[in-house]
Amino acid sequence: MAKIKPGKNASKKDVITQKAAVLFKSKGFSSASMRELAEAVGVEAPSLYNHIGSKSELLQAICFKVANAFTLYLDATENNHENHLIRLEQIIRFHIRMMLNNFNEVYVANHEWKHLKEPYLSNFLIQRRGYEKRLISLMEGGIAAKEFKPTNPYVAVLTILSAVRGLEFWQHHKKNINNQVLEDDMVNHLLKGIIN
Amino acid sequence: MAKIKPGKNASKKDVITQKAAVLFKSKGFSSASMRELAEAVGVEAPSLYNHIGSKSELLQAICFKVANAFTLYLDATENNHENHLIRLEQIIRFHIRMMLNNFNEVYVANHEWKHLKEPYLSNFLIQRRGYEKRLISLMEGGIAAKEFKPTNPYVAVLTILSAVRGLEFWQHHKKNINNQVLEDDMVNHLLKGIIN
DNA sequence: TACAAAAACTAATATGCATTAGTTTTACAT
DNA sequence: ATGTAAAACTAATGCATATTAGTTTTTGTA
Repeated sequence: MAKIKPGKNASKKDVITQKAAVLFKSKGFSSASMRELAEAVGVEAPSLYNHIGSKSELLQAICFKVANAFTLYLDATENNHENHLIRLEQIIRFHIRMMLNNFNEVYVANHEWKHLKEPYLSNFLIQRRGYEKRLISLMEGGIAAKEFKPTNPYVAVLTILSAVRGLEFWQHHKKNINNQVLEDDMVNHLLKGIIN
Repeated sequence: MAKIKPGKNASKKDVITQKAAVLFKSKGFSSASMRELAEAVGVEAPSLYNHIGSKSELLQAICFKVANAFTLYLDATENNHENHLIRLEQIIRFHIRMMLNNFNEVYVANHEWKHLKEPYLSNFLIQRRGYEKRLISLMEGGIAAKEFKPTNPYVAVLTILSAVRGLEFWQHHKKNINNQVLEDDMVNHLLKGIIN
């Protein structure tokens, strides 16, 4: 009956993709049905196909939007020629803000990429692996410059990326903790530890 | 034709559950089919039902085995009356070892609990929440005793638990990094930071 | 060797899924 | 007002799924 109303800045496809991110996050990609998505959008399932190509395509759009955002930010920090510590801190803060501000999409990219189809799956993993490698290089540079303690750079990057990812699971506490406090405390913990 | 051969210490049900953990981890609970599980076990799908009740029951067994292991260890540390720092370090090390030694099951418990059915879903979440609260109390105690820096205890526990969970994603690098180095470096990072 | 129990098998059921085809309604520009 | 394109709808297709029922085979024991 009624058409989907595209918001001022969002096409109908964008609306569907955003609702898909919410649904994929709460049920998982495989368990989420196009019927449910259609209901969230306010339309019958087959009508979705007037705007999108397939369920898989929605997952692709979400995953690569997130991956590209991280890659672009890393590009930017590599061009600003600050020291390793400052660059690392900027990256950690960007990760935290992405988690807080683009929760559903980042969650889906982190959890559901496994269900991407080829060649998207391979491309996603290659992009991700490249990103990790660049972070490891940054860490190695910081260790060589004696800005960071001598430690296994793989483990350090893993620890940092994983800690930040964990914001996924505490979203429900958002109201109780100020975002700036959360960001600052986590950055301090990851850089300086917690022992007094 | 051939029966499933139970190993010395594993019943047939245990074999199925262990194969299920591998399958659920690699494909996700919803995408994993009983046909695939049967193939991994070496049997036709309906034959599985001679040993198990349902697909859901397999997920329940995996999730609660993991949850109970963590709860039991926390009980033990609370009875040994060490100071907060030592207890926290013990817990971190236990988490890391669980990740390294029970990879598939911990992964499934962390990622697929969402697909538990009631009342198991609620019970799992209650148990998990209780575990987190006890860790937060430990952190608060350490801060009060000035063993730890003043910081938001929620954020600190989140950071630690998440960092440790991240071992999930770097399993493929296991061969390149000695497990003891990994454990020690991660513990040091989470307690003392990386800044020189 | 024969019997009983365990565990495999085949066949069938019922359900849910993404997607396509074909048609009707809606909305906008003339 | 009217014509056109966009986007909704209904109906149908085909496939995969978990699970049950009923039967046969295997295994271990007496």
